[in-house]
Amino acid sequence: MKSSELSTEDKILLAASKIFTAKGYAGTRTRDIAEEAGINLALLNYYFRTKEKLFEQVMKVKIVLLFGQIIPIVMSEKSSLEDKIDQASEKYFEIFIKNPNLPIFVLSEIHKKTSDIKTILPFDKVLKNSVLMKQIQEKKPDLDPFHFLLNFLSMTIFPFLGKPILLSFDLMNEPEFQKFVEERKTLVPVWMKMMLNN
Amino acid sequence: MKSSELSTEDKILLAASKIFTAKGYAGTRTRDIAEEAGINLALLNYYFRTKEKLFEQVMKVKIVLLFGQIIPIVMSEKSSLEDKIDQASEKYFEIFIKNPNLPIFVLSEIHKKTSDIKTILPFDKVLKNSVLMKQIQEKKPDLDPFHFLLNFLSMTIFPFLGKPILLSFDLMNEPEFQKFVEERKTLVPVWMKMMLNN
DNA sequence: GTCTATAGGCCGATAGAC
DNA sequence: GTCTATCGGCCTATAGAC
Repeated sequence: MKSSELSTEDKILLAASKIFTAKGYAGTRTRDIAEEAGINLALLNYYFRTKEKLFEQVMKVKIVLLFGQIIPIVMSEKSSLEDKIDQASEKYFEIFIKNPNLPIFVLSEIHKKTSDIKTILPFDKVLKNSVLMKQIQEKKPDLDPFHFLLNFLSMTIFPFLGKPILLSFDLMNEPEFQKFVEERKTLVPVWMKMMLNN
Repeated sequence: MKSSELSTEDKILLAASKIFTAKGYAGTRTRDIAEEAGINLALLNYYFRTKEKLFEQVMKVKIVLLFGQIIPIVMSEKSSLEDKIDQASEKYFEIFIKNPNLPIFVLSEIHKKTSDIKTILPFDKVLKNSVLMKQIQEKKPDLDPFHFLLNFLSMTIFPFLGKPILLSFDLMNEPEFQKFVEERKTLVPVWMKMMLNN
């Protein structure tokens, strides 16, 4: 897929995604996005009007990538709780191995700009009455399902958030990190099921 | 402790800490720091020369706050592994309840600026041959100690990283979050010991 | 649609008075 | 040490030619 096959608009979006993700909103210059996209600064404004509007488009895609993909898993009537854990783990590690900067980008930008993600994705309604929540409560009534879910997200996402620290402190190098994450893909479900059965 | 009791230098540092933590390096204006400190922009430069140098001072304090406090716990020859878990959990939740933005600030700024934290705190040397690492390996030889440590840090830190998301999605409100975190202070050690004994 | 050139404002840093 | 005033540069956004 060469860049010449993409529309100008998509080239800009792709470049914006890359640079916003690396440097954050405030740290990004529209000039850099234009250069990365191989076009002129004026053209960027021709397509997206302002830096802010371009950012919102990128953010929307990232939110959906981060939270949208597991909605079908969470809502499925057919799969068991154990299957959901396996599937969600598989899915998330796949996403984060491809997009290692996705979590830190979304978390830090939401922290700074309080963009209204609820209008992008009504995740609260999906989750609160989901099949998944019922299954957790049934399996282990004495455990707040939110603790369970947070534990899952923690153990899955956190290694990617902490990656720069692990590398800076020389606790791992890049290939070791890859291996480490690959191991967790199967270990996290084991730990989660342990919490359910004890 | 009124602000008039602080030296001008400390007033600036305090203001800088607050605003850098909220908006990140790139999103912060030195004018805002000066205003927050109740002094003039010129005076800020008189004390710290540049924005960059001021930031480094703040960052150094944050790194030590985030990683320095648990070094004595990790290295103690006297305490058992179980005690270390309890103490570290207690300590970290105390730090994060007081400084909820600390983790996201440090993680996102290190991601963007690759500041050399190893020179600030030689954490790798401390950790790699620590009593804690030996105790984990002894207790559960088939488990990579790094997985264990990451799990602990994940479950402790992640709720604070995800707080803006939880609130944005209306999954919790502020008092519910406080209660949630308070619960985890005792639950995380329970889960960690579960992983050790299964 | 795409470019060059530039307006217009913001921000970090400094000069210089007190 | 602390202030006011201002410089010089950078960055977003736009005007206008092609």
